[in-house]
Amino acid sequence: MSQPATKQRILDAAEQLFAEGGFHHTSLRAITTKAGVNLAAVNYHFGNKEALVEAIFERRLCPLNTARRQQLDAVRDRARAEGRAPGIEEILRAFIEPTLAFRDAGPGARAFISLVGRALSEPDGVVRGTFIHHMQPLFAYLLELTRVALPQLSPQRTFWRLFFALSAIGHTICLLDKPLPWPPGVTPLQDSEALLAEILPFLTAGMEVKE
Amino acid sequence: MSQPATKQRILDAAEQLFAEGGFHHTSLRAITTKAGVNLAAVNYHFGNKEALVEAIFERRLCPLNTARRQQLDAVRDRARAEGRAPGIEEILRAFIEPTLAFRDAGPGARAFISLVGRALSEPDGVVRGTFIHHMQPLFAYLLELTRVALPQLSPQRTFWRLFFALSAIGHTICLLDKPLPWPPGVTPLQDSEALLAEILPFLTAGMEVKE
DNA sequence: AAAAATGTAAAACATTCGTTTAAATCGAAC
DNA sequence: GTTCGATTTAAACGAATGTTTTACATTTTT
Repeated sequence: MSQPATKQRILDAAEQLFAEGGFHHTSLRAITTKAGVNLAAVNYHFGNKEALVEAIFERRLCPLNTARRQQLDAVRDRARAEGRAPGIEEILRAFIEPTLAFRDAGPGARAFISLVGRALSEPDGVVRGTFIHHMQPLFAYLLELTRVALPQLSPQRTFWRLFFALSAIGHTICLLDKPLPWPPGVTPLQDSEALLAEILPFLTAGMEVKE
Repeated sequence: MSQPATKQRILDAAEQLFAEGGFHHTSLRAITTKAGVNLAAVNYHFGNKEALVEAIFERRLCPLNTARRQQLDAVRDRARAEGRAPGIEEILRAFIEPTLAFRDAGPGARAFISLVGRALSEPDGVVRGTFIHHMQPLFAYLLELTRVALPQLSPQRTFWRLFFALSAIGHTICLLDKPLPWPPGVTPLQDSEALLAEILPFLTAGMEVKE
């Protein structure tokens, strides 16, 4: 058990427990017990509980947003090479696809998605602030591309439509794993392809509608 | 100070504090202090903290969902009287308008909206279960009307589009009052009319799109 | 008016929390 | 083999939590 093993084990355990039980409701004792490390290890390696939360977000959100940004770069470059404006559907897809791939990567990532779902509505200032800090530049990039894709819309309208779209995406992805009272005949969307096929036309139509 | 004053003062104080600080992070001492009642009053009148949460949801959510149901009834009856299927836009409007009117009713209702925004993603089983229990019948009614309005869609597809739409509505309304890093030139949607005018065309187009 | 029920008050209950301390253990460099 | 820094361990700390208890006040009933 070398040095990084402890930190990583704490991050893994905390990620899962935070996803299941929330931030305040999950104690350091539960985390360190699940991780198989000493109680004081969190304070030693991270300083305090809040810093642990930040570390969890940094570990997952930075790679995910890097992947999203690369996809958006690819969309922009492809449109530029073909001398056309990017399409709103490929823009949205560039945001969603890395998210679903990330979700399919493993149970840890899947637990992190639950965390993200709570981050924006979380009353805790640290959680909320950390999340916004990581998402804001990416959202700005997304908005910039969307304005090029839909130049006929006013900036205000473009912003709010993108806001609606991201709300639907975020809320849906976060609730995918939660048990819900599905009506008879309705099944959870199994794979990422099925979800993409359902939500992309819905959002694209909403973004493009003439009014 | 008669009998019901204490219960109501507790509900008001708890509602506001829960909205600001979450369920677990808000202590009974903070609630009773703000309400100007004794600490033991919560346990005496409600039994325990969880029952207080349920009481808060019942007080607000039942009247709100009654109003929503009445609006949906009106849409159904109007369409029936005119010998046509209800339109998806008026169905969505029948759900959103009472929500916005409720939100405009006062600061207590506005605080409650923040609570609702957290209810679905809340890890706490009591909060989540209480919310789902109140919303499920209304959602079933909404889904039934939507299937009449959009008969060309498969039940599965209708469900998921309605899910997307309600996700966008819920997430948007819950974040209306929260401070966000608005891009330059973008202003928060001031009144309910402006929000309705923005989101209804977006959702209607998404619900109706041919594929 | 007496008695019973209902609501309020202050205090203490046992637990749990995040954090700190101080000693013990480990690993590598010299 | 010793030394020194890094890490782990066990124990304790003070503070805060939900809940209960006991006594007191108030209202309602008989």
